[in-house]
Amino acid sequence: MEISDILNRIYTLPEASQAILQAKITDVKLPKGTILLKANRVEKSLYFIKKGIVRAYAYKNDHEITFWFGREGEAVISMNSYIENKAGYEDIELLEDCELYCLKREDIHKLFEQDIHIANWGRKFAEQELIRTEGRLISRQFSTASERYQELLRSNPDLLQRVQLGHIASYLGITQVSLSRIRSALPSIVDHQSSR
Amino acid sequence: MEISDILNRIYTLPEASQAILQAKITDVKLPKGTILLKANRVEKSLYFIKKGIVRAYAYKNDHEITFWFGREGEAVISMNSYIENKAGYEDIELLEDCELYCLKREDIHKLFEQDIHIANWGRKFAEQELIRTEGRLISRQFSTASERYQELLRSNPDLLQRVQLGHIASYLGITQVSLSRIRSALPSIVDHQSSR
DNA sequence: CTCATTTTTTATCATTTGTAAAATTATTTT
DNA sequence: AAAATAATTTTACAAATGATAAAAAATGAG
Repeated sequence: MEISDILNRIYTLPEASQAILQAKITDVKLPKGTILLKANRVEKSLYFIKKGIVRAYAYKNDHEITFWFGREGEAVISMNSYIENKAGYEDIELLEDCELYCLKREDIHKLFEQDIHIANWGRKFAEQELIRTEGRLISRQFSTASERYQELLRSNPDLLQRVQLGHIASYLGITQVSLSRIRSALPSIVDHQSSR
Repeated sequence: MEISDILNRIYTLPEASQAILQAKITDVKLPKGTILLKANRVEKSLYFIKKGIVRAYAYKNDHEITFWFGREGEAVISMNSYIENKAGYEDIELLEDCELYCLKREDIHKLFEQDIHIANWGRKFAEQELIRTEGRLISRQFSTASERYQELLRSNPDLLQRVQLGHIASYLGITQVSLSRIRSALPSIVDHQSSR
């Protein structure tokens, strides 16, 4: 997935602004298992995923809880770092070998002050993250774990082939044992028995 | 709470931009019980709360689920309407007689294209809503209902005097019976037995 | 392929949460 | 103040989820 597609999907920039923004972006390849962003650290960069899948997690009494998956086209950021320039609470781990686009927080923030189109790009970027985050919150409040599991499969059919069930269970807010029960109770029409 | 305070708390605007933005804002007083925003409707306006408290809710199998409380200084918006110009899924009800500041979506969006400071104000506005929404999601995933109840009381000590427990239980994602059990299990040091 | 390791499932029991109905308390109306 | 209504708590029972341990299955290294 090309960086121009990722940027323009958020908000279509005039050529000139697009060039200015893209000039600040560099390519990075990193292997599976890398901790891209670390908790309790002010992160200086944000990333967009060209290829690969990642997860954000934090700790609750010694065990990890995954609260976000990011994949091709999505932004990898510590909200606290990006928005408030403060230390974040999450680790972000690459679950596959990844190709990423890197952008420094400082650079993008300077551009926000200089270019109204980029400022509006930044606005739409935050707004879209907001819509998604609210959607996740609502889903969690209105749907059962089983419903959310099915919805997750529907919207990300390849997730099961790419991510361990333990991480998915944690993301859904249940134990792995509980997810296993949910899966066995589901009609086998749902594709969740596939190769793994 | 004055509109200039509310706007500047989000992002400090230069005098000129502030005047342009405030010129688009009108005052509204509406009584308790008013449904300010309605589900399945593209809302044309957003509001800021000068005085009063409101809740957002939607339906799940015939019963209401409250998923947000808004109070003095906060913005009342349908995210779907404001961001995507689409119908929202929530009703927003005034839980007290309210004084509000009203701003038309169309007006603010025109200003986003014309004034870089207002565009950055819009960016910060979305970013702050995003930080808060992510915080609520994380809280829901990492903390028990009891912990979240105590945190809610701590950060909003007057909530119990202003909002019914049934709405709070629904907001916490539990039944009113379950909240009642939580309350009775809590040390009475916590101020939740007060006048009601 | 075989062995070692990791991941997933199954089983059991304890705990929590939900549902429904009744009892209590608070608020509003007359 | 009394009655009516609304809100909250309590109780009893059912259903769902968690914790733990162990078995089964899948994956990866040599």
